[in-house]
Amino acid sequence: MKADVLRGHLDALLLAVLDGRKLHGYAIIEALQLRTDGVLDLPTGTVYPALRRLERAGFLASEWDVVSGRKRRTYRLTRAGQRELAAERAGWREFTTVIGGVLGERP
Amino acid sequence: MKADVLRGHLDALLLAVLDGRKLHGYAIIEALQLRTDGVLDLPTGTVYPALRRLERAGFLASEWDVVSGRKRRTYRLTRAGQRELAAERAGWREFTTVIGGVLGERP
DNA sequence: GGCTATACGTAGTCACACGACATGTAGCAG
DNA sequence: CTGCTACATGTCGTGTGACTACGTATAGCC
Repeated sequence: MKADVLRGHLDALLLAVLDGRKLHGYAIIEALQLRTDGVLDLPTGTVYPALRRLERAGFLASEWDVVSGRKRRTYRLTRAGQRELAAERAGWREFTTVIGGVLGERP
Repeated sequence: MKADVLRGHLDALLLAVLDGRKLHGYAIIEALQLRTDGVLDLPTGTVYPALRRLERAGFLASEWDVVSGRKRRTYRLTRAGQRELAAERAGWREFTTVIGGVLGERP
């Protein structure tokens, strides 16, 4: 996939993958790979800063787990995050409608 | 529409709006407004540099017209531009499938 | 002891859309 | 004949944000 086409859509992806479940950063990357048949392979340098940003914004909450000696920071959606996800989904629909409309039609 | 979500999709829009017709910069902006019911209102500082970039890349060709005393630079797709447009359309389909798949499903 | 997978994180870079600005003509209202 | 608006093209600087390349550390296997 072309570089930085998902500029502006990363937040939506992260919120969506956390919808209804708690995951830590590494698992989020794996979950996105699974859901997209390996097409989306986000680097840690993309995901971790984004998660912290979303937490600062109040859309995510995190807590430390220690599982089999490994510490991992588990994220979950806050209520504001749920609302934000709904807004992101709506924004995505509008975005695809608009761009798809231009790309699909012939003059 | 949220800021710079169309990062990486601008080229596709410009090529698509020029598919099958010749237009000058200002008319391109108006055509995109029309097609999107005013949602897409690209500033000149976005469109003009992009057109020149696409021309440098060989996807567009331009020539000067003078219509009722006004000079305007008219752009048209080259053959390479046609191929690039097809590739952009394919890329768009993949992109929407991947992102839409993540956003649409529930775990 | 070395290797791989798991796991988190930071710092710097770079592409690119955008805002602000500069320039000039046509045509109309007053 | 003076503003003002619409038309039309362009440049420059800025900011954002995903990415590359690092650095760190543990578990488990060979």
